[in-house]
Amino acid sequence: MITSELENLNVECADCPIRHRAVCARCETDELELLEQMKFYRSFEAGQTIAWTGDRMEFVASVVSGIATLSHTLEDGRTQMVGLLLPSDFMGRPGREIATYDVTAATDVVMCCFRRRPFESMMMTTPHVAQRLLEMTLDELDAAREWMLLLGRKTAREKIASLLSIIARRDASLNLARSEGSLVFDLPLTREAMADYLGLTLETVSRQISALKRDGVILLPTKRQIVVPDFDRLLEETGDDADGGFLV
Amino acid sequence: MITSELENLNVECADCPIRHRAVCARCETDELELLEQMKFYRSFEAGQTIAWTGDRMEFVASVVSGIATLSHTLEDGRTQMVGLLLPSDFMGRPGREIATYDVTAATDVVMCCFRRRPFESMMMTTPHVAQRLLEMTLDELDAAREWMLLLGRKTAREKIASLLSIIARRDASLNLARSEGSLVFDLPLTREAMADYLGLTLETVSRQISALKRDGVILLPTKRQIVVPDFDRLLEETGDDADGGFLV
DNA sequence: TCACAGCCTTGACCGAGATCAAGAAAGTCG
DNA sequence: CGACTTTCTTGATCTCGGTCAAGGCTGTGA
Repeated sequence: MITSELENLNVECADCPIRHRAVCARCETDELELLEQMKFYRSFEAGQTIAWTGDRMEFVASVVSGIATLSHTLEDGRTQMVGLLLPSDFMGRPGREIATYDVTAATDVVMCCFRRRPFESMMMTTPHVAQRLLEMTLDELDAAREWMLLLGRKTAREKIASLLSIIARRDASLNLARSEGSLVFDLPLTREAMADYLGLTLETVSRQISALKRDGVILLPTKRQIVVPDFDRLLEETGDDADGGFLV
Repeated sequence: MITSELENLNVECADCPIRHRAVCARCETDELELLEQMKFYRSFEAGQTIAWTGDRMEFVASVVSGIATLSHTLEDGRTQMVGLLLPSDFMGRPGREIATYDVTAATDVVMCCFRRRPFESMMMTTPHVAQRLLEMTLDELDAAREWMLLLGRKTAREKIASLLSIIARRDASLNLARSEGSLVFDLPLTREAMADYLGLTLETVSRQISALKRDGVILLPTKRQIVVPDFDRLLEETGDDADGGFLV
């Protein structure tokens, strides 16, 4: 598997698949050399916990491949997912050693980890990492606020349609899986994970997916595979303005 | 009124009430001089719109006094508040000229505005503004994610208790309004604004406030004034862990 | 002082989504 | 291939919060 290869082989930043989108995107060659010295790869299996709330994290990291989730849990067990980490997304907060959410691998995940101390001091001395991190954090804040609208005001059907359109859009921008106008993609999340993301129960998620299928908005060849014959039709179901939609 | 005074009198940064908490907190004297040159004050009356989604903003700004709200609106009128701007909070995004939410003055508001172009170039050249802005943005992201938990998973009663405890906590840290163990504070928001913040209807907000009053968790001498006889009791109603609670 | 507007409360009813429960589909391991 | 687990679907029922409606409180302005 690629994961084990990566863990041994110390991939050169220059060859990194997320090089131009991650926190290191703006770095010059000399800055990359600095980063090379403080980095190491770790991989996690699907379902594995990367960090628990309250854990001391000795590193910050970029997601190289796979998907991880951030979630909050109330003491009685109710949980709410508060973020998805996709390839190139950054995990951890410079200046804070203690994790404030649970981080879980939704799929197999490879992370490019930076030892905390050297990374933090690099943040102070060279501007490019901090500038890029600010940009990424502002984008995440926008996404979080868009999600607040979804959680607070959208119906279950709109929530599902919104999630599907986000995943579809993201997949369309990376993989190019479309067959004659139809978008095709795999769901990287279980029904339960979707429920936790959308503030619903897994039963409601299942019912609404069935309803969208019944109404011809989507097809599902398998339970984890989605075909969208008409993307605009899906967008209509999200409740968003015709033009805008999500920024993610 | 103070607002009109501020608008005329160009207050010195050194005397600014939010000097040590705002985006300029880390600035040295020479950097403050730069800021003085690009800044101007504006005041807004309660209820006034500061920016509409889609507006071109020629400035970014710090809230000096008062409270402003950020909100998203769906085309059919459903609205969700996605942030509160309190004194020292920052409004606008360097590098983006177009507002992405509606900004409204909840109370009378005074803002310290910075002309966009000079501010952006200062961000590129001096690190202190960007560093502080990163820190503030990370805090806002934490707050937004905490709010996602509230919106997605809390009951109406827990939502109200959470909002009250946040306002109480914030008031306690600034004003020192407590009389023999009881916290006393004013609600800066209408029932409708609370509803928009909490993802509820104003009727539900009203009912839950009445319920908390009936149960002795709060007293309300007037409709906008809250007395909390036992803060721990209020915290129990928020659904959060006993210790933690909100970071805001 | 009265009328009006804005804000808030309360009641009656309804419905979207939660809960409880059963079983089907699909993958995994002996 | 069959037992078992995990994941997903579907049905029956319940409930929290939304919707609709009426009226109360407070302040402002004629």
